[in-house]
Amino acid sequence: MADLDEADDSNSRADQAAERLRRMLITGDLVPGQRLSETVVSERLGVSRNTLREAFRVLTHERLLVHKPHAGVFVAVPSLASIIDIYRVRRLIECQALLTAPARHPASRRMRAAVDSALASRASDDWIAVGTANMEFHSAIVALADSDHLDRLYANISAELRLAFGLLDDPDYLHRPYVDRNVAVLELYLAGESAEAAALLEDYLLTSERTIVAAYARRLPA
Amino acid sequence: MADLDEADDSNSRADQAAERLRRMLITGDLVPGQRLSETVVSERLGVSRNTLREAFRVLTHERLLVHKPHAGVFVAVPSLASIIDIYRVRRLIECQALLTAPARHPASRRMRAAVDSALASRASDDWIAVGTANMEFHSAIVALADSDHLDRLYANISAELRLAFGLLDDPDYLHRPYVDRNVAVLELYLAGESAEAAALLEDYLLTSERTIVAAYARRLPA
DNA sequence: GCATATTTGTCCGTATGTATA
DNA sequence: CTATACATACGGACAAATATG
Repeated sequence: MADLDEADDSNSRADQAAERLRRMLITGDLVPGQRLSETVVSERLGVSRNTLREAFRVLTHERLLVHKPHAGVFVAVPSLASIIDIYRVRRLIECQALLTAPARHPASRRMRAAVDSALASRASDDWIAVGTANMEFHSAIVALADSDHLDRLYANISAELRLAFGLLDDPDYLHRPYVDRNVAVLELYLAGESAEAAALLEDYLLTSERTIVAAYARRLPA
Repeated sequence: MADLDEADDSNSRADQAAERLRRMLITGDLVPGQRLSETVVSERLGVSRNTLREAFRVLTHERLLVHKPHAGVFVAVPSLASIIDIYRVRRLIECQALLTAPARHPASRRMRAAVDSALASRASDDWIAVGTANMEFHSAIVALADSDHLDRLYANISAELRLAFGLLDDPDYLHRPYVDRNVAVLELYLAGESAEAAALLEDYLLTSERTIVAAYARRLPA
């Protein structure tokens, strides 16, 4: 046979459609709560309805879409409980990964590259680039745990969180204060002070959660 | 509107088909590596090919099936790396959940019920019931973290692990030694000795992993 | 190594039931 | 409350690719 398993997003039309929808979701091209008609989306993406339904299945499984029986699929609206849950998971996984990571793990290079990118983007006031660099930094932290399952979980969580960010305006102040903290976390880890790095990261995530929750409550008083 | 969102496994035929396949997978009715023909499975489940393909998408996304383009879907054969990864995730999540759980968490009732069930099943030498009770015990531990995301991740991991167990014969000795350990872990947690409970659980998971890995290497020398 | 047969990938048409205007 | 629109599910069809002899 001599096959190597999987590049999971293969070149099937359903996978392509799912990937395109995923991009539209995290870039805010599709807004939370919006209904996605099978016919119009299938025509828009140039795939059949059957193929689109396969894509809908996986995105629903990723919690990016919600499925109301006989009423269609809608872009998920992240609940406050879901946001709190996400931060709970982030604290548990990221801090533990940082705490128990061996020194000079390959993923530390990704962390370094991410903070460098964030610093450069901040210098040019490109806040959305800062945001993606920040997310890459945290993804690299998770990679310290050397676990495919955790990497995949974190990818899902990140996408869901970006959906929540889409509910807020002014996404810049969601990332601005944390660039310097990322630098500090990285330096502590590289210096072998894992415990201090993890403690700083936990405090970091707690304040970040507070900021988001407050902004969320401000936007949606209902 | 007055809708409440989601029971995720709705009553759609695709979800029903996925659930039936999921059961066949964890009960060993479908063996790892086996190819699943679209036509024969769709006839067997009484659904159309298009509907079955939606179910395949979901199960593939859960890593229970693997998809080879233009060659069909196969029951996943858990790799040694995957098993090691699963135990890494279990140690990280379960120990942390146990360590940081508040006293008298509602899920502790589930833990108690699971150990009682395991003890009863062991008394009657029903080892598969012991196995399911053990899994329920660990699932309850994860529930201590109060996180939907972690609960879902753990459900996936459990199913994947059962697939790996299917590769081994004599599944009894995989669960027999751990019933008493579960009791000890529960008692320590209920006594407020979370740190000791977590330490015992970690050692527990490490020896369990060693056992499985050894059995796995013994069965499949290739 | 090559030709063939089987299976997947994808689409369309259609019938039925459900939710919404 | 009726009617329309849409999701749900099915079966058939064809092209492309893989697997088999």
